[in-house]
Amino acid sequence: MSTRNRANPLALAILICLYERPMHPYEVATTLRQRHKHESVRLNYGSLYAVFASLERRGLIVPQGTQRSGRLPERTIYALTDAGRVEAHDWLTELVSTPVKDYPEFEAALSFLPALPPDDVVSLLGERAVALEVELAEMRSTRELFAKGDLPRLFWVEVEFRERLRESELAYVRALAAEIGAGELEGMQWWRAIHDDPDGPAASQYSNIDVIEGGGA
Amino acid sequence: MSTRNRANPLALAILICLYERPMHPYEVATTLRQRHKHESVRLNYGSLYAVFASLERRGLIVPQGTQRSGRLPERTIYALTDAGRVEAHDWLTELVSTPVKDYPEFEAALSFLPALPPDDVVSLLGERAVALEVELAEMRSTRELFAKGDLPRLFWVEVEFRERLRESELAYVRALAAEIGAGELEGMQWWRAIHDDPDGPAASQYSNIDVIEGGGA
DNA sequence: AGTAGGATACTCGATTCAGAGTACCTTATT
DNA sequence: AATAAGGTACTCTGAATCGAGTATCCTACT
Repeated sequence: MSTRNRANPLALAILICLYERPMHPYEVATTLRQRHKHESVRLNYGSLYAVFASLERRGLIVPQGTQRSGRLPERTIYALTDAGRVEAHDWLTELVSTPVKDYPEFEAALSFLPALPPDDVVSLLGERAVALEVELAEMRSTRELFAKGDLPRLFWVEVEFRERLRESELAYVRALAAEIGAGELEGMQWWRAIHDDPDGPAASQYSNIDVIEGGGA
Repeated sequence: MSTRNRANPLALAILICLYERPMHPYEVATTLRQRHKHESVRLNYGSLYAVFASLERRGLIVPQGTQRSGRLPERTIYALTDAGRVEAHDWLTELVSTPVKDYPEFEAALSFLPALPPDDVVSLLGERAVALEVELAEMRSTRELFAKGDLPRLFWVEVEFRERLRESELAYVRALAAEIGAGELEGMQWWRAIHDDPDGPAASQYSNIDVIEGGGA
């Protein structure tokens, strides 16, 4: 219930897996890996057993029995409770209906951009553009594999989505690199100045100006 | 150096702040908040002092002296070392030049979509589209504020970028909702079937098929 | 049949984190 | 001058996390 408990996406993945049938932790991990969920969701298998324990504490799953193969440790099989079914449904509903603020690393990079000299930035953005093109090519071939494997689109909408986002990013990177390269970006004079002469008169001009109160509705 | 140390973006934000001049931890936090960095970077001020301590241990910053106002605890002022300057430069360079895999929450949501009934999904996507429109309107007004405040574009490229991504998301959400609503998405029959009759013959048909080996180059 | 090499199935501990908590200061009020 | 309200400057704690470690199993080769 507490939103704090919804921080770990592995927990949701587990609940949804157990929706199908009771499993033991390792089987859940294997299933998720087989279905390539780790490509769309951040899953720390390191905390697998801790997350199962926390779900049990919260009454969302119950141990159903154990099973043993060879002399490996016993495997506890867990099943979803009614509360678990409700939680999985509510969580997923919220995830689909309500946008949250994500923090893509590149957004952070952009916000610190003035700390690097403009010429360096142009070539670094060029590197990124190339890498993004390679990644997009890979994604397209993955999609072809999916299509050939007769897996209906329903099961790979997330791959399409990721592709759209990366395409937008590539377009933005190209446009920005071109603008900086052409010296057309607003603020370029100051940017050049502080990197040519770090102690020059321009150094402090903007040091405090990006203080804008309010912003947004 | 170890990539593990580059996990926390607050550390980079601190290094870049100290690039300007030595400060005490609380002053760094205040500066970052004033510059709205928390909107583009995930900054946990809860671990502020821990991160300063870790940067000092790694030799990237050094305490320069202390200062005291009233009977508040002493404030330690930290300065960047040469190693710290190098680390900040290298880290930022990597961030700009090399795309990493982010995990937007909505991508996770999409990958679990078949767990909800299709009709529900259509209306949830509709909700999301509305919320995204509101958010985009807010972002545009924030940008206008920036522009009026005479803050050069150089300092808000990250806001533009975020806007482009959200626009792509909105377009995708609308298209997907329309396709599902029209019953045109590949896999719809199966999707309808398992939600109309969870134990029916369709239930297991795809339960294992999204196992595709390889994928990507 | 014995065993080397690699994959599989967990376990453990040091580190890091988020959020709640607390003490202090400043300002406003009477 | 006393006190209340609100913000500032930290501190603490339980929980989460990552990576490294260990034990077991399977396969192939001699």
